[in-house]
Amino acid sequence: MSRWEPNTRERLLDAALELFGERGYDSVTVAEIAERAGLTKRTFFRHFTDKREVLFAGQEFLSRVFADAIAAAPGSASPAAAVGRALAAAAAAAGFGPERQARGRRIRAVVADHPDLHERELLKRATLNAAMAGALRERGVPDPAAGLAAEIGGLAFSTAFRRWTEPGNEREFATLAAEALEELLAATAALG
Amino acid sequence: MSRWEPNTRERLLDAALELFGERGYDSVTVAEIAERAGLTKRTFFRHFTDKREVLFAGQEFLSRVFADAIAAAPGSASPAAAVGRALAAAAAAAGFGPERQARGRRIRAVVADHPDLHERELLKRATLNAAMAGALRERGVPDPAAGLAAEIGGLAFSTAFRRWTEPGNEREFATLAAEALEELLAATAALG
DNA sequence: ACCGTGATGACACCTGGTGTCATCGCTTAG
DNA sequence: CTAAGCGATGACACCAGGTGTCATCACGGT
Repeated sequence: MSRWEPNTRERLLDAALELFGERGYDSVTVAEIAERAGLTKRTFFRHFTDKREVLFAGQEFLSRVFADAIAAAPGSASPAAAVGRALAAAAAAAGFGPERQARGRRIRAVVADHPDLHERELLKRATLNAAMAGALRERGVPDPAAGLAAEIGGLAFSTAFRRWTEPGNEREFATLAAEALEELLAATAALG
Repeated sequence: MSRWEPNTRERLLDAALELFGERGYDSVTVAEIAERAGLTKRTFFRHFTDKREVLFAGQEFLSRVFADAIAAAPGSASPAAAVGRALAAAAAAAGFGPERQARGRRIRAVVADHPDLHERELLKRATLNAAMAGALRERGVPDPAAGLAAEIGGLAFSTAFRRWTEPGNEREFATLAAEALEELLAATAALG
């Protein structure tokens, strides 16, 4: 496949996580990350458009999973049910294994106290929401409801992800996601 | 008050809007913006932490208005009602006059086709949502509901703002905000 | 007339990010 | 077996966003 060391992006991510953990996000230079991965600053930017992006790569994949699952839901399913399907599909598809969990924790720790990264995280969530909303409209859900259902789905996903990466958590991501969605739907009744 | 030309921030914003309109966001240098306002690049960054921030200044004020209005709502008011109060208060306080409307249009036009600015807009909305959610929790709204109500309020606000700045709109912001919130609350019923 | 203060200017500096060309190793055609 | 082609990388120069630091300058108060 390639004559250089394989898994370039992953190596860059690991190098970045190490350095961020040691010295904090903005004390670390892109050149240093690349160097630790045995590469060059220029090459880093060939794989990630941004310094931030190294921590958020692969989210486009999730968007596709969500959208596909919503599109594949039976026509009779309510918006909430379709969103539930999407969450389940995401839990199944995007390997939420233990090693992903460890990485998730480290990423969250870095993102937590850094406004720039928090901002990027919001963008990723918005992208995901937009994908869900689009898929919902595609199946005939009218407009305020489609956006709202997508927003609730995004909220459920990030809540579940937060709980899943919380220290001491033992539960499965799929369970947490279903539970979070359930809670949110129940809360809609208490708004009026 | 000051011995230099007054309204520094506003002058910088106007200069920025002119230049962005002429040549697009990233073809314009901060130094150029400052120069057109009769200032220096260094001074620009004393007033705005960011190049983006010049287009989003004053949002912290809105957050305070929202939070205060929610806190001041009668104890008997439901979360949705409290959010409605906040929207009304915002419409009343943050002068949504015609000149703000013109500026809003120009800002939206620049933000529209710029990912960076869209990202910043998301951060501002998230900040506003967080302020609302905090104020709601303060008055005893439990946690999934507080976040959800805040999210709906934010959605209503941005929807109303979008419609308000749409070309040809004649309606008041307060009306649009109340209407958007109403639509969203009605949509919650159609999710299940 | 003097001094303190706050906003600004001047200037050097770092780093994120990009354009461009050379390099180098593998693959494939001849 | 050799040469051409290609894909990922390195090397290097360059720009612009953003910051630290010190000088300046006008005003208010003493």
